[in-house]
Amino acid sequence: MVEKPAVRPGGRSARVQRAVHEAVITLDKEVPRDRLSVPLIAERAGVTPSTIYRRWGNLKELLADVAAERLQPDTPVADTGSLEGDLIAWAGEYMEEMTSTPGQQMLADTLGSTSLEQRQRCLQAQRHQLQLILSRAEARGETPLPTVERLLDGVMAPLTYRLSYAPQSLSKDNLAQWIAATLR
Amino acid sequence: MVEKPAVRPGGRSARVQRAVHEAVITLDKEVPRDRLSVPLIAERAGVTPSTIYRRWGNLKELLADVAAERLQPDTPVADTGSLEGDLIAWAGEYMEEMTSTPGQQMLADTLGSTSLEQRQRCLQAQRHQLQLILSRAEARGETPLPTVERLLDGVMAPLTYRLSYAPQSLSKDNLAQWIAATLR
DNA sequence: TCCTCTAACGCAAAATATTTGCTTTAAAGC
DNA sequence: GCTTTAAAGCAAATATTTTGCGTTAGAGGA
Repeated sequence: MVEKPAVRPGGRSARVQRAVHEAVITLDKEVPRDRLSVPLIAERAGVTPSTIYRRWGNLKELLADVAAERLQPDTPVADTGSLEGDLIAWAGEYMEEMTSTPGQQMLADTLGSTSLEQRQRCLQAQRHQLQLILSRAEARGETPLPTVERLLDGVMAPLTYRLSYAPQSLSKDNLAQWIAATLR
Repeated sequence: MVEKPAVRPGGRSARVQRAVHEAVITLDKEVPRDRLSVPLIAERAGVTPSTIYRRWGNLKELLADVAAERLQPDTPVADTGSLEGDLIAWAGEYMEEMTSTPGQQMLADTLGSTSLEQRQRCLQAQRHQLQLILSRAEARGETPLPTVERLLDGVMAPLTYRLSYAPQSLSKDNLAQWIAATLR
């Protein structure tokens, strides 16, 4: 049912995938969430509904796929000159994005899907970004350095937890405290 | 669309709510998730589909409501004689339950819903349980005691984060470490 | 207790969405 | 080029969701 989206990456298959993803993203800005339907997306993408059902299974999985895609980092992490600064900048931007209405929706889309696959993509991306930040810190000679897992547990976990359960309670101060405590 | 489920708690309304909740829970054990539909649930509950749509809006919200209900603690927290022991026992049981297939599903149901309300119910329940554990520790004279928020960030957050993103990587050791580090 | 009022339910028709069998198309590999 | 085949299109069959309207059972007052 749900398989690798791009088996034939070269041609039509890839075009359809792009068209559908783009249709989801633009429609999501135009219509309220509970009006977003497969036939609507299909029409905008210039594709038949059955194509979407055959490829993604159902709306939920499609939305999870699109959300996971959008959560892949597209901009490089800013280099502020220190590990703590880089973390605050990067995680702060993530927090900013995810407290917005579309961000909250993306989070719900990925966390609500049945397949673990999309969530693992997101985790992998976060690991990768943190690894990058740590490598730069190492190159600067900063020490001692925490592990990636420690940063995930100490910073990304509380951030994500609150993004889901109490987004209104989040603040930059909060974030800075988690980071400081984790680096200590 | 989505309003307080029990406006008239006394009679028919409450019966319908119970019947529908029970239908969801039993059907969820009998049929694969992608076969669970509103008409199916309605039939099992002895209710008309439109009743469910009018009351819960759609399947997603219904599932979130049921999941949040099931996540309310029904058994009192075990008293092991120490704060650390109590935390390991309670969070360990939670971890156990949530790594199972139905547990993962419940988590996805609550985190995937649009309305923050159900998730706040869950957070409130967790806060309450932790508060209970802390009160007992205080009565024992244990000191220093962490705050509830500290336990949420230090223990429940990493636990929940991994339950969503990498459930297979979880272990009791992991949990014990988070608890020990948080109490330190 | 009885009466009135109304939120919530049932029913069934209409509108939408999903599934499926079969045909057609367009990349991949030779 | 030619062949092969995954993926897309099309359209009919199902299934689900929405909606208007009549009915019912609790709530609250006389």
